[in-house]
Amino acid sequence: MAGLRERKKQRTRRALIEAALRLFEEKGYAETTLAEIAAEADVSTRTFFSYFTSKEDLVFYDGQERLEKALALLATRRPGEPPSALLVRLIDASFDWAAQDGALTFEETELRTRLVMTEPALQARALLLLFDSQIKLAHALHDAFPEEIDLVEAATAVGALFGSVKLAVVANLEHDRSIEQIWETARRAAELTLAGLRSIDEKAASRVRADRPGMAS
Amino acid sequence: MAGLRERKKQRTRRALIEAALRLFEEKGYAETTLAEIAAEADVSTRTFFSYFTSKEDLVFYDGQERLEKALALLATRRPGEPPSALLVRLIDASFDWAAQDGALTFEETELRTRLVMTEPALQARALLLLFDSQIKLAHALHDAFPEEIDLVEAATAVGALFGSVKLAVVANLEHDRSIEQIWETARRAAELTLAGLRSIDEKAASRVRADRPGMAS
DNA sequence: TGCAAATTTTCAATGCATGTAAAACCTTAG
DNA sequence: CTAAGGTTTTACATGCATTGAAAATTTGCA
Repeated sequence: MAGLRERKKQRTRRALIEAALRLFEEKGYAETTLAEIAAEADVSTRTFFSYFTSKEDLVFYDGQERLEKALALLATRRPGEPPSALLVRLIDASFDWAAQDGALTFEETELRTRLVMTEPALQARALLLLFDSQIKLAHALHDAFPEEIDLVEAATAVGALFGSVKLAVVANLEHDRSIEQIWETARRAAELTLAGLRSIDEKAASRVRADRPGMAS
Repeated sequence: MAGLRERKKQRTRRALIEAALRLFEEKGYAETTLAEIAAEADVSTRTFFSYFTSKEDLVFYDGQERLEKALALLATRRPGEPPSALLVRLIDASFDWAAQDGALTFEETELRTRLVMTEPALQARALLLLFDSQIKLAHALHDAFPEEIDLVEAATAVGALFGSVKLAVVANLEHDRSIEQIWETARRAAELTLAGLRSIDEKAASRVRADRPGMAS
């Protein structure tokens, strides 16, 4: 079914991605020019643009695929499953997908993460991608519970959950070295968001009481 | 105190902003070139870059100022005020600031909002700015409750709150025409996030019961 | 007035992105 | 096996944002 033409295209695509990542690793993202990437992959500079719409686009080449997986998951509501449980499954699955990417090696995945965290242009693009995805996910969540959750509630939930996990993970990134630690931080953020931010008030109050037990006496 | 040099600089800065917004309105953001903006403001193209680091940067010229206001607000914890209340004040204040911007007219503010919503490059930049701000706000929140809230909890709270409000507002943007309506949507998202996403489960369940009252009989 | 510092302008270069048309390359019907 | 038909790649050319460096101007102040 896949003719030579198609296979060759896939090979070129892969070559571009690998060449780019290799060069980004060596000289940094901004310092690597498209011409160099194209040369490394043995194609003309112009050809780059028939595979990716931009330098940034190459880095997030699998964004669409990821989103589709997530949307598909939201369509698998189990009988009687409450909205929050479905969302928790989505968060869990998202981490799984991030950890074991089909096409990239572990090293490549790490490199990409590092690049996205450090290069403002990539950070911005990642946030935009995530934002657009969240809107679509909100619609999907609404569709999964058409009569129970309106679109604004769905958007609120998706935004709160992804927003909290995102910030928590980034805020703790220097401390969490292993994937497992990061995952744990994410899980706690999700749990806290599900429970409600006001639960922080209680927690905070009890901590103060514990610190100053005899304050009023 | 402000010498001629300083005053002139402020005037040029203002001229650039106004020229840019005028042209963006007329021909669109992407279609307006820096050369045109500079010409309209009567400076050389190169000079543009001694006022703004990029075309995008001009649009968000007041981002830093906004962030500082927000950080300052987080430092004004009232006696006995719980974290969630402080955060609500922050959200409220953010909307106030957005509504009545000191330097821009109402029309200009609207134009800018429209531009940011429609131009992907600006959307991405806005999200990046917001992201960076959130991290700083999380630190500030932690500093406001040093013993009660650790950094990760603070980040979780900030991320959840801003994330939910952001998504809710955007998801409902087509329905909410007036500032008041948007503000109301934001408020509900914040309240829901404070209460906890699991509260959606209850709400959803009760809605189903209401729809099918005699289901099990 | 006249010098030193700050600013702007000019000029040149780089790199991303995009359009166009010709050349090189598959696929497949015959 | 071969040529028509479609697709991909290439070479060239352009527009524009951004940056560097040096020349020209303007401002602050003695």
